[in-house]
Amino acid sequence: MNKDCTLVWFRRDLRLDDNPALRAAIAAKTPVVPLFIWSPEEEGAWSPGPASRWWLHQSLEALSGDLKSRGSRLILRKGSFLQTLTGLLSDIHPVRVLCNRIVEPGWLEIEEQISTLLRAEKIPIVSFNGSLLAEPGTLLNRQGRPFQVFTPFWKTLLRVYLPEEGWTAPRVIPAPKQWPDSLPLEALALEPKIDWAGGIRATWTPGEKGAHTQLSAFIKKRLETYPEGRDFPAQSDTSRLSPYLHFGEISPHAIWHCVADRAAFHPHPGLMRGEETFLRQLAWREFAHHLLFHFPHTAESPLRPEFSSFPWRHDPTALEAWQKGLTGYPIVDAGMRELWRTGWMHNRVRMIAGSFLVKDLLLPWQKGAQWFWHTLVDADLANNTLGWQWVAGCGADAAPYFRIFNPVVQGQKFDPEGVYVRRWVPELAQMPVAWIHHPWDAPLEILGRAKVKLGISYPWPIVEHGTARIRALAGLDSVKRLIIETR
DNA sequence: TTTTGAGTTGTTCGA
DNA sequence: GTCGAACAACTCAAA
Repeated sequence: MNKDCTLVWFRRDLRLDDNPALRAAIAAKTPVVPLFIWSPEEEGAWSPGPASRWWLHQSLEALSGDLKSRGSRLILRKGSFLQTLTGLLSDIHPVRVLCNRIVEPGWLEIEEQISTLLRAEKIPIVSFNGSLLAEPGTLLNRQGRPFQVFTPFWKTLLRVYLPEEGWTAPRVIPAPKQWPDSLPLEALALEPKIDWAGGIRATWTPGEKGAHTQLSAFIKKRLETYPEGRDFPAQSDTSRLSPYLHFGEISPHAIWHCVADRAAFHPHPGLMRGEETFLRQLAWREFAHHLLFHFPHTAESPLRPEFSSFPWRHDPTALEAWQKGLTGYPIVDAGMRELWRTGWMHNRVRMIAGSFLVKDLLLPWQKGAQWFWHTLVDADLANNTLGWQWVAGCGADAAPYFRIFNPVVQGQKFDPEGVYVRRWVPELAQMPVAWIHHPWDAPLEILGRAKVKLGISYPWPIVEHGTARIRALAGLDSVKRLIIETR
């Protein structure tokens, strides 16, 4: 039975179009068995968090539906990758296993083990690059070393990257004579037992179709104003493609293609402004993955080793206030609540909230990274790591240590009318614009009219920014001294 | 080879 | 009120 089929192991590539593994399977002209294995234990500390699991559930449902409409199915299994695959091999005897690579330290190890196992069974496993514009390891500076500064990385990417022709999955995907058993999606228990996902559900449409709808709408309506608009969290000028990209529901090639096409840009003479700004963002994702590939320890520890001895504080109460959006700084709290409710936070606010945790509260960036991992639908190890190390100043191309965001100034600059704050911090909804980003300075009479009782309906600031800033600079001074001593 | 200048995302201070 | 300087150290490529 099924002696000549091709097993396509879906993981972080939950799409049919522009999927190199599926493409190769179709080209082999054999029946295709699409498979997904859920094994969170083996993914270790970085197995998907609750918000990501919710997203994954919807995405598997969508992928399953897309496969069905093409006469195929998605086989779902649960358990260790090795055992599940072994079990399946005796069942369907595929002639080859195809998948798309996940360039993350843990996954590369898993792939090694699987490869060894399959080699013993004389079944070739072939993996493809389906998630990155350029293969990690291929973009190096003149010394043959990985880039640690973004701009030279970007220039090199522009020079070497050729947009690939898109590939569309066929109407019918050849099915095996007999399908192996599959678990129902519910058996993976990806959705929360208590339904807290209402806000997320209302915000997102996971799946390949959702990704393309999102991309088209973004290109049509937002790309032109993107360079400025992307910084204002009350506006919807960002692409919101991050969760789709993380789960491979759309490929970066497809995005590049659509955006660059619009700029009539082939190969790479002048991009239009919006296009260039946006593709640079896509390249930041690329940069993050390449860095994690070259420096796999950075998901846990700082790239700049002198930061290992940074005098971080231990303060569970402050951490909890930050997580719940009760720091007393409206823009920070708005961001943290948007995150909790929708599984996503605007990028500008991620920087402000991140800076606040690390510099104002002096709590380790890893705590922030873990919380984001837990709550983001777009949680991505490479992007999360780069972002947090950037904001903490301990990574590649890091923010200078003296760049400490002032949450009031940032709020006034990027949410000038307080629309974003009012949306997510309703207890401040009636505060006049003049005080919305620093209610503690407002006269009692104003507070009273806005029905704000500081310390009761909305917290006093948990730290005073000016003092906290000086404390952070002092902490960073100790790192600086360490650099000088070890030189 | 050495030097030079620029580098995603900022703030504060003092003239 | 506005503006420039200062706030490190290091990476990378162009000159």
